[in-house]
Amino acid sequence: MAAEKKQPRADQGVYAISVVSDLVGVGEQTLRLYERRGLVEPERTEGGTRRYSRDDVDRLRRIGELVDDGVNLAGVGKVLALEADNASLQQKLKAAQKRAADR
DNA sequence: CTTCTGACA
DNA sequence: TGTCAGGA
Repeated sequence: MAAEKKQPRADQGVYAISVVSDLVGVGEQTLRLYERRGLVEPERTEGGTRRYSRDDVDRLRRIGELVDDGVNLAGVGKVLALEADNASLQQKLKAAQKRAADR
């Protein structure tokens, strides 16, 4: 019959920790450490299983790139914070540009 | 699958 | 410091 999936129900782009570990090529325990460090915040299902969304997986892959570049977890967390702040600034900038263009 | 502790590079 | 490993 159809391939039975893991704990995650029929949702869109939701992966179990084992799948994410294979995707990012890192141990499962490491992914849990990343979450503990605040690098990623996956959702939890009723059973307590981590539900990594596609966005989370993409973020983990980016973390792997930074680590590969020689950035430690502390640095990665800082980069993530900077990127979040940068996104906020870009949003404001876009709104300001649109306002100026409209005027 | 989850969390914890231990050990190694 | 970060990752892997085994046990509960």
